[in-house]
Amino acid sequence: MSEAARILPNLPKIASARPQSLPYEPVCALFRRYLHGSNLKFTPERAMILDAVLRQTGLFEAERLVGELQKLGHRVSRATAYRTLAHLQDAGILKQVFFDNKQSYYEVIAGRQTYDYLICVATGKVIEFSSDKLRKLRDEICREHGFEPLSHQFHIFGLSPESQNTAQPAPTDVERDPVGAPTKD
Amino acid sequence: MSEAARILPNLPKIASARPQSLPYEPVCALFRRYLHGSNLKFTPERAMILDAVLRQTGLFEAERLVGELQKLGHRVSRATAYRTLAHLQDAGILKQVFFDNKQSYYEVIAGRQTYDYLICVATGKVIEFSSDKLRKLRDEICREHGFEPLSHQFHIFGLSPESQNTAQPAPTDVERDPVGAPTKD
DNA sequence: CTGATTGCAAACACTTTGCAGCAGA
DNA sequence: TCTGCTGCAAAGTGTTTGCAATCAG
Repeated sequence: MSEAARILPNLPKIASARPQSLPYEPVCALFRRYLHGSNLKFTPERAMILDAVLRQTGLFEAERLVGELQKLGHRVSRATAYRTLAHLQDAGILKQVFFDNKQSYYEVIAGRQTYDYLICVATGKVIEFSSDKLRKLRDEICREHGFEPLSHQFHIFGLSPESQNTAQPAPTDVERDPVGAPTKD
Repeated sequence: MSEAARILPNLPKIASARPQSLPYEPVCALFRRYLHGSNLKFTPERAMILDAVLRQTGLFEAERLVGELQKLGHRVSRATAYRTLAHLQDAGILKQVFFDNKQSYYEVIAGRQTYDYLICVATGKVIEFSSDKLRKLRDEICREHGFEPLSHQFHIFGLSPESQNTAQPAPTDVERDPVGAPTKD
């Protein structure tokens, strides 16, 4: 039970307020340019995967991608999917996101702003948000350290509004050491 | 090569400015209180693991913990280490951190402020920092979403001062699509 | 005493990789 | 034609789990 607070429950249901999908053309052109510049080839498999990727709203996992492609009757192996996801990252189209130690999640970043996430440890629900203040703070922190930022990940784990109703922490879960608890943070 | 920008190189070398170690007594008491309250037992193995955990500075992996314990002649199985790490999280003593899809990292949070990280994608070096502004911004964002924050993770991936000298991006790495690149972020 | 704990080894799940045949450019 | 690409199945690896013996309270 208390496990829920530690490990993110399975596939997150993303609450997305972002545009449904992105125009395929420009991103595809970007990908082809990247492939060409790296002596790689633009194959039907890669095209299908990019297509499926752009159809995603919010975070998604490799598994979902493969599943959707198979459902469409397309025959793409896991290996190719993973290999292509890597290329898409190098091309600056995708960003890999780490929420848990089970699997990687991916987020499309090409041509759109990036998002950060609020993760409900009770329900596993993931809420996206985008904050300019955060980006500014990030740059400020980097400046202080002479660091050149390339990307970032900001995950807030907590309780969503819905899950807060259901009483305190949890029924069967013994009181979470109310005393001496670390500075909640 | 460009992989370096995607996957965090092995075990990070933490640049830590935090106090070397934490007094064992109070944290141990906290742990015992938690165990007692959950009908769990305080065993020698758990004591040794907690001890090793508190000896860590900055982030560490399960592997390192087991290694250090064995080096000290203590006989603790991986299974027990992982099981205890889970309990330590539930007790609010540890926080699990996700940097990559290879393994989990852990950070002691009991009685100290938490940290966030700057990760150099070129060298794998990890620099800790702590920011009140970030905590405030986090709370502000949560308030806007009716979310109750429990913990967070903020990772900034980029280039450390040292790695910036060595020319542009990388020698063999073809130009990273200068055109149409996503809003670096 | 009794239920929780431990170590071991097997199981797991996501991801990566070797290889032989296939196919962009 | 010359590389790079694909699928498959096997290998990898961090983490979890079943189980019988052991131990804390």
